[in-house]
Amino acid sequence: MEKTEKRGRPKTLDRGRILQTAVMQYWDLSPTDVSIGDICKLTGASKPGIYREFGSDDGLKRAALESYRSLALLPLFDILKRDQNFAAAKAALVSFTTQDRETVGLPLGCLFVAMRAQRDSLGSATGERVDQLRQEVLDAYMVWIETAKSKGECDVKIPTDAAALYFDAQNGGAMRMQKEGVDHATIATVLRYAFEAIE
Amino acid sequence: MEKTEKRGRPKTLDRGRILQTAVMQYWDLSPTDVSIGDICKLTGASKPGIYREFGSDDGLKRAALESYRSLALLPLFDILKRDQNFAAAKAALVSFTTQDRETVGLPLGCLFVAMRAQRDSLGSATGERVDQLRQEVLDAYMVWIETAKSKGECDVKIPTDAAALYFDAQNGGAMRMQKEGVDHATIATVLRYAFEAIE
DNA sequence: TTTATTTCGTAACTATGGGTACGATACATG
DNA sequence: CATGTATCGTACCCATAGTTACGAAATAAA
Repeated sequence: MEKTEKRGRPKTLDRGRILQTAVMQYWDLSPTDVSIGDICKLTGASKPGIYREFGSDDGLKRAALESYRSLALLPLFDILKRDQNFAAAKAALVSFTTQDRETVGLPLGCLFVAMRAQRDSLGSATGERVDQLRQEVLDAYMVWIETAKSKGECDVKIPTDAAALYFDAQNGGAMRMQKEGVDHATIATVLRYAFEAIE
Repeated sequence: MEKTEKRGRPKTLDRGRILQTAVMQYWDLSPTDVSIGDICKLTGASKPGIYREFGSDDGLKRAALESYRSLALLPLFDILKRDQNFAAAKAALVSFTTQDRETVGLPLGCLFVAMRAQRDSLGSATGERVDQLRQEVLDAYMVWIETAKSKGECDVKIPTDAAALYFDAQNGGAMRMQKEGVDHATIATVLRYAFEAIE
């Protein structure tokens, strides 16, 4: 493309690499158990380099969360928005949630779930983004449920907001079980029973 | 009772007060966000005093978890062991989980759930106790479910271990919603739908 | 009253982690 | 080749938190 030959010393810091490393570490170990220093050791970057790029620890976590959203949340939204019946969507949710992580090279559990659990220990930027994403997730579930209701595929008696919280809770529970070492098949069984409750 | 007139300087450190304060703080704020120094400020105890009594941060957390077990887990076991039909037990679980905390003066959420979420950030003694309690909880659910199955009140098709994980996950989800500010009524609704799935 | 014993609490020590001051470095431009 | 400019990274600062050394204090026994 364009080289944008700027003045000054050329940048060597690899933002993408740092972000990717941060996401994986936060995801695998927990966001509060990974320090800037850890990221430096893993990427070879210097602390001031990271601070120049992300501003603060909070800034890095917030950027990592944003990455995670594209990586793991958007696919969830896609399933909910897809034009398919309620049962098919629920089945897709189950297989998405219980997909094998090792072969894909992704950590167990869910970074977003972890961040929600530690919301108060996070910086303000990250914390507020967590709140936004939580609302975004609930909204996605609600739209999906409303659609299903209108098509007569979902019981209209259950309040939509309660149903959204319900599905979100099931997903969170599955992510936690995964992290605690429960096998995929059992998690899938649990999820199927949970999802059968709403129809 | 007996004075047990010992030699040496009489003990002034109030173990019970420290434990109670620790439980409440861990419960309300998260176990990893409360330092020994915080407990000292709140109780007036000195740091060496606490170390003499509990050995370490890990020791204090472990003792606090033990207190929490008596306070919040035993009542749960009582419900499960009570001689009542499956539906009645489920209703009791719902009202126990969604009981008003403010009037009782107890924090929202569940310390045990919080400790499980941070299991890897805890000391070895506390971490191992968390694992034991998790198994104890699952065992309690399993005995309860097996009993219900034998009385024909619960579908025998669902594997007992999956059902136990299911109920545990619902309870955990409810505790998390409570901590995130969802109102009691909505949580109760969610729980009722969840529990109806198993019968 | 002296000694043995037990607990008390101030004042440290150490490690970790977020954050930055600042001189060195590398490139474009004049 | 000198100058401006943007980035680099070593070495530091500072706050927090777990932990402990050690002398003072308080009581029972000798």
